[in-house]
Amino acid sequence: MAERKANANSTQVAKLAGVSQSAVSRAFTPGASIAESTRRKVLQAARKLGYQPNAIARSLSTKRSKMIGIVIANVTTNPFYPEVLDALSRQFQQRGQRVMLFVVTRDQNLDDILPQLLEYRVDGILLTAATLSSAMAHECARMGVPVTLFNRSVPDAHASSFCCDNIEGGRMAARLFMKSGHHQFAFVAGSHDTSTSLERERGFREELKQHGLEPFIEMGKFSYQGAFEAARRLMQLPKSPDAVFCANDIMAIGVLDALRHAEQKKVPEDVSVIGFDDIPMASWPSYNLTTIRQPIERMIDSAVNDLLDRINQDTMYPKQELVPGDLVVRSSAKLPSGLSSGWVISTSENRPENRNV
Amino acid sequence: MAERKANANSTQVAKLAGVSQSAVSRAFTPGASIAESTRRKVLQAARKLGYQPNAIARSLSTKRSKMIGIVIANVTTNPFYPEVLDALSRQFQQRGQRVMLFVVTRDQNLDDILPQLLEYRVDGILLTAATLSSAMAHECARMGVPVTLFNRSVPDAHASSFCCDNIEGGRMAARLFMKSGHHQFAFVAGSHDTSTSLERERGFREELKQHGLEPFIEMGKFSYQGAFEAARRLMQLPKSPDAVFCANDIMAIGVLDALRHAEQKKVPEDVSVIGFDDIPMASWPSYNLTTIRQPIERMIDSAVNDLLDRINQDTMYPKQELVPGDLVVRSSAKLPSGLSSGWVISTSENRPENRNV
DNA sequence: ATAAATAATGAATGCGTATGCAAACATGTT
DNA sequence: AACATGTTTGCATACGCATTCATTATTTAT
Repeated sequence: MAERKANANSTQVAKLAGVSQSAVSRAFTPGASIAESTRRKVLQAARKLGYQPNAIARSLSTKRSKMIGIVIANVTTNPFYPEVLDALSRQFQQRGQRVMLFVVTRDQNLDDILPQLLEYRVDGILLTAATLSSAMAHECARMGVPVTLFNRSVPDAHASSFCCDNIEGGRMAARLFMKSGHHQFAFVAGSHDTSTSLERERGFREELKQHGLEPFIEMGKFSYQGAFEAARRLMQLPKSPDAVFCANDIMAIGVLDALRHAEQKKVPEDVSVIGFDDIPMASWPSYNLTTIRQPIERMIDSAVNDLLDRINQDTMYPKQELVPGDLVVRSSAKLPSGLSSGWVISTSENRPENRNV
Repeated sequence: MAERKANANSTQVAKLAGVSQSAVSRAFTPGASIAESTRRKVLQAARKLGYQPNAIARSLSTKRSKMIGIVIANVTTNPFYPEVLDALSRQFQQRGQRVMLFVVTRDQNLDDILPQLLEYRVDGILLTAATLSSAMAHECARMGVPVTLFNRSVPDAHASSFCCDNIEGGRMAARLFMKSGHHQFAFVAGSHDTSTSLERERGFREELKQHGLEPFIEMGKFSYQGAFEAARRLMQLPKSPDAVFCANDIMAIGVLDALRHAEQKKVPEDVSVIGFDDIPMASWPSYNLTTIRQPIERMIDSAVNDLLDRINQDTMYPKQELVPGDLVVRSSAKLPSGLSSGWVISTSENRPENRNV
């Protein structure tokens, strides 16, 4: 083990500037009581010594690390999550918080991960595409560390949760399919233990049921490959579906590719496909995917605000928020009369899509 | 500002266990000199109080934070980087290091970011898809913090660098094109200030030049959209190219989509396309992209090892390593006689591709 | 000019852990 | 029984900064 070089500390700077260590600390603390003249002296001495405040020591002293723990899964399998991570990281960065990152697999147990975050005394924890055991939720609560879930509904009243309205999203898909005269419906699920997949399925089912219809269900394992195979299985059915709703876009794209390249089906003439998320690829000309858009920016803003607010005033209660998604109409699903491709249908208003690509 | 709840500390545990604070510390330090019996007493008391060692305090005391700073760009625009991030994060995690993450834009100046990492006294810094000013390189060296670049060549002898052999990659693309009888060549660049793009271009050019040939160059801005437009411009040329090499896969895919959907070209009959990276999408049936594969895992292993080694023994010098890429032959480029789709051509051996999808 | 209020300063202490050192203890040897 | 060796233990201190409190310098009001 090599020795770490000794960097200048506040005491050395103080000595050089001819002031006390307290003064050095104040010079680097915005809003502290210090004369402009001495601040300048301090900063000059600091520059000369190449001094930089030690955030570790500050954290120990203030009992705030200014770090947020982020746990994320599916980063490589679903382009939606890199987008989420990017937005989260920027937001926190901009609001003066550093990010301690853990990339996990969907099935990985967080009970090994969260203690590592708590050990570093992160100020808050944001989980996305990952679920929280209720034991761990209690543990975090006991340590006074607020937890916010993104894109997972909450298993415990100790945590906040920010989700797209998945049930309504599933309904929207079902309604669009029915309006444009489809007959056989299918849902490609992500997994059977994820709230996103379950809720989207539930909305889809419920809406169909009101018309006496019921979808086939196939498992797509939340992956391109899994959905590709699911689509092939669906097409083997005696009454193969002409309307396939997928629990997310990456699976919808797998289904599209299977239909076109392995099953010689035309989309949307033979089969219509709807996805969920509106990842960037959904708007590529090869796919032109009709999908339910999750308003990432808005959801992230809310989630970040909630977490930071709860960090700063621990009187606040956790909150559960449901953000409505928008139906983005492109050309992977047959259009009902009166609707045209390129429109975004939201609960409040309809408007033309205006995006690059 | 809310007060952070006071968690149990080692002194309280010590009191309850009837030992000294040192003993508690030792109980949690692997390899420390402590009797098994007292360790058990301590652990029991710790459990009773819900005690967890404070990593911040430990870092202050040991002068090692056990944190690695990772700076990454292009997370949302190029699927290659989520893969890199995933692999890096897992590797460090597995080797007992936490990750402090900064997501930046390609053009963002790191001179604002690195000080934030240094402030937290990270043990090492790994930059990917980002370049290091030589002032910052010196700053890190002065603080004794080793820096490793991933996928960028090194601007300064103070940092290590791990890259794919981009020049040779460019050469491989040129050779494949020439062997299969193309006549007009083009290169879709990423940017004019990135070593990856420049080096791939250089290899491609040099190999062509040996046969008296010269490629058109178009700027694809390292994005699907940019490359889409670049392809359209290329097809407007009087002698439009029949062989397009792209600085990365995501641009190659943009080019493919433009050729097929906007220019009514057949790939590879009318135009051949080669990419770089071998992202998962490259093997999707819609694209089937011939490309130069970067051996991510091997490169990451080397980079991580190098960084951790330099953290543990600061006698070590930075290292520059060039890892050869493999030509993955699929069907977006015409095949020369004797080569068939589904083969991987590497410097040492040729073998059939064996991947899921 | 003087009292009153305000701003700026430094000394001292605490944050929670690791570790060098010397003392205490256990074990084995002669 | 005396000694040498090795293992455990606790004391005291250091890590680098923030912050309280008492003190002193400065400004403002009268």
